[in-house]
Amino acid sequence: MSDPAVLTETDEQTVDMKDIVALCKRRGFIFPASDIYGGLNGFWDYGPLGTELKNNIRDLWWKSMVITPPIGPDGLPVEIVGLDSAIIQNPKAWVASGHVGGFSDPMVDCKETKLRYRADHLMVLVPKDGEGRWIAYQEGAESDEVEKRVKKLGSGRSISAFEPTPLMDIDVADYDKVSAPDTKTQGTLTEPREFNLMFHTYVGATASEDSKVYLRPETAQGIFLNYKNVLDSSRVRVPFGIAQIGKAYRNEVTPRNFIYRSREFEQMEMEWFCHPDEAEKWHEFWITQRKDWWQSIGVKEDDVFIRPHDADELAHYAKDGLGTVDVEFKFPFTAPDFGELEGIAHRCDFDLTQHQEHSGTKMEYIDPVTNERYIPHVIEPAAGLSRGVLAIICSAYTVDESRPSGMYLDFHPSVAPKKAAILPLTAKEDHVPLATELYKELREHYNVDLDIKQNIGKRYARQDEIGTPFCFTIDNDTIEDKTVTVRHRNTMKQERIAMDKVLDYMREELKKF
RNA sequence: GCGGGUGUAGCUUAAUGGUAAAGCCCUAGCCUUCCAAGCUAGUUAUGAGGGUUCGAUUCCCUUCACCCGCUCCA
Repeated sequence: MSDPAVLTETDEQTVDMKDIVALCKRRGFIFPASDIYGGLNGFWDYGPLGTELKNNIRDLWWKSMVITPPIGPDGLPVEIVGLDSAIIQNPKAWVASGHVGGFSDPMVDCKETKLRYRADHLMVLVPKDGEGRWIAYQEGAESDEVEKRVKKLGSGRSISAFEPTPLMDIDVADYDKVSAPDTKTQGTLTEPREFNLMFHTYVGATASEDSKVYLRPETAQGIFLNYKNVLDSSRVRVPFGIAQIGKAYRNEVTPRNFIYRSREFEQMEMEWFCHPDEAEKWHEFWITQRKDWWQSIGVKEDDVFIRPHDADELAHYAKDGLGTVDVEFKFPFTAPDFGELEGIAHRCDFDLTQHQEHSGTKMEYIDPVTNERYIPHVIEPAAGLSRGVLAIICSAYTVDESRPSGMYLDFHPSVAPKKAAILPLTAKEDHVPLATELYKELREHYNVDLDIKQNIGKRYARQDEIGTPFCFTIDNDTIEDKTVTVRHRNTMKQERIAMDKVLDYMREELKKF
């Protein structure tokens, strides 16, 4: 966790999520899904500008992974190939991955205390003589705490007069005898309810358990399923990576914080296959790479935090390995703490071994030089694209009371939905044809806006709100000497350049970032 | 899923058991030579469903969404 004491008050610029959500809707970044029907909890739609922003982040990730992957520790470019796997896979894949079964948690609620427990974490002391109340406690509770409860509720008997029994083994009909862990009242526990976080549907016309399939809760498994296909078809050699971007679905109990936790979201995952002895080296390598990448697209350095997972929060696949490190971002709703943006996990050989066992397909890699046979270890930088969009917007949101819009989005030009706006100073005279001419030239190279209507101040303000780095304005001087003014978003400063040099100018300016 | 809170136009705020009002925004026109200016006109709302009532945005019920706290987050 971050240390709030390190942050001074003046560092904290309080941006309210309400303002960000309102801006996103007003300017067409992000809308509630099926807005006209009142929305749907946990689902969001990306508007015209949000789609551009998301695509830009997505493309930059793909470029940094697949097109121009980084130079490895040995000075040579690393090798990563792309993949786009189906959202619905054979349900056996999710059994092997541990998502079916392990991913559904039966929960019980206490009607009196309103507390909720995992049913499989509750133990019940059942009186061996069948008399008196049954006493529930949480697995892992201190033994003297349990004894204290027995002394209080056990009618004078010692703990040996009871049989510790998992709640899951107890008939629901007997629940009225049970005192929940934080009350002495009996019968306050509800029936266990399943909270499987995977969406399911049925393949084919008839719905039956045999045809039940799941929407993927992560894109990673699609990569493991195709590990052998890729190996056999693309001449890659360990170490190498397979990258994939796509939607994933989780039926979250509580979608919260705008698009931060939604039920449909987009992931950018890369599985890096390497020799077990080299896993640590590559883990370190990718942690550094990933942090640098987020900063390269405009996430401010102070807002990013690298946090190793504590031992008790590690996922099942990471317990025996080097653990997981999160790249975290200081979201307005987590500040001064941070929230997960990307997890860089050492998954060991868990997934490939699981799929080998369940499918019967050999997942071994045979080193062509040494003939060593082994199942590669996997380092997984798994980033949230949806969360990335939110982080970029939050990071860019800059309050500036001195300008008409009251704020601007300080987007890095590489992610900005619009790289420039071309604005004729007035809608009359000869400004418009010249502006159109410039627009037609620039749109061949960049995503740019031509905006003619209303006075110039309103148009600058609008571009500030959507984070356009440059505005090129055509005025009477343009007609005479073919020059335009450049207005810079962050400084509002203006300079004058030749109209036929605008494209070169943009190229030079964008290089500076 | 539990508890609490909030739902009136794109935004901010009014009002009412009996025609829902305004400012900003937006759109069109005029005017404008650089930062939401001015003039004119215009579009847009009681989250949804049901009940009580002659009549409900207002009272009641249900539901949905959002916010906060639990819980959950492989």
